[in-house]
Amino acid sequence: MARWEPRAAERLQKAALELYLERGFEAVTASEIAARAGLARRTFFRYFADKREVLFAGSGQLAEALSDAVASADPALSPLNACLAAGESVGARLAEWSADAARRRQVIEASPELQERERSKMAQLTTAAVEGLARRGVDAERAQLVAEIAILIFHTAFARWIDGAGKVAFEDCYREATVELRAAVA
Amino acid sequence: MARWEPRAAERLQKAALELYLERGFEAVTASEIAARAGLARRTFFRYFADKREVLFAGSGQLAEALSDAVASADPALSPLNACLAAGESVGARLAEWSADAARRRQVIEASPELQERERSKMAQLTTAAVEGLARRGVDAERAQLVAEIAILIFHTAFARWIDGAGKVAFEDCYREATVELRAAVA
DNA sequence: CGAGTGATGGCACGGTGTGCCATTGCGATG
DNA sequence: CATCGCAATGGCACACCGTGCCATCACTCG
Repeated sequence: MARWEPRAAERLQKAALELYLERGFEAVTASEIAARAGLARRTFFRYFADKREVLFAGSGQLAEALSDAVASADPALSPLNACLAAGESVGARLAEWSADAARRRQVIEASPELQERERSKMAQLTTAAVEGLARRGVDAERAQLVAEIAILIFHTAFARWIDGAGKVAFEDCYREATVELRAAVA
Repeated sequence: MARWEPRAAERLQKAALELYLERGFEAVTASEIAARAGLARRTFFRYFADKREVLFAGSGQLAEALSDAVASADPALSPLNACLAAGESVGARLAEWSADAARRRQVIEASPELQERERSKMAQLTTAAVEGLARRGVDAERAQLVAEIAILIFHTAFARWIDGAGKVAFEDCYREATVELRAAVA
């Protein structure tokens, strides 16, 4: 099966996360990441469009999952509640999988450039939610607003869950954030 | 008063906006912007940290104004309402001033990189609102959530106002977005 | 007139991201 | 087995970015 050492992309991600942790994002070179992964600089840019993307692999699949979850949520739910339900289930799955979440977050928090990219990924999730809402027949303007609110909750909950260092369940963070939203708006 | 041609930064902004409109952000070089402004490339990077920043000058002052407006809003208002009131007044002042808003928005919408930067500027506004809320004694976690909601409204209203092409008042867009928020959450 | 000062220009450097082509290793086909 | 095809990889060159450093310019002040 494997012609060369397998899982090149995975190795690059691992190497990048390590180096970013050791020296900070800006002080790390694409060549260095590639070298640690046993690959050439040119190969790095085949797998990832730039130095930031290497930390956000798989976010496209997350967006797709969210879109589907929104579209297929209980038809009786309001647009916002459909998004919130979808966000909770998708986020819960994500929370199981990622043991690197805290280290990733640590790296991102130390770099404005990476924060910028993370916001783009959140925007991508918003777009996915909008798309899911469209499949429910929600009109575009309203969908945009609703999706933004839902992703705000999602992001808030995720951040708090990571800060909780495994002592709190993601779903609890999520519901707490939802309650706070409703209280703040009321 | 003026040693060289005055208002170098202003000239650079004008040249950049023109070129970005003509050829798109990515196809324009810092050297070209500087040349059109009658300056050297090196000078461009003295005024603006990178090619994106040239479109976002003055956003720092906006953030400061917002922070102050939040802090000095009617003490009887809830945190969210204080932010919303502050956002409306600051946004209204901004709406008067900027005739380039539509062209700027057109350029930004055509470039993912610029959208990324715009999100950073919105985040900066959020931080400013959080700071204003802190001066009101709102605790940090709640302030973050409330500020994000307020900036979401602000951004939505601004986008719709620009799309309205001068036919609608900013305040109307703002209030409409606020009503939709409350309806969506309820 | 000369010293001081702040804006500007020029230069060089390391890094980024990309197009292009050569090389490598493996499976499939005869 | 020979050889073709193919996809991953590597190497090279290039334009551009952003920055440190220093020289130059134009104006002010003593």
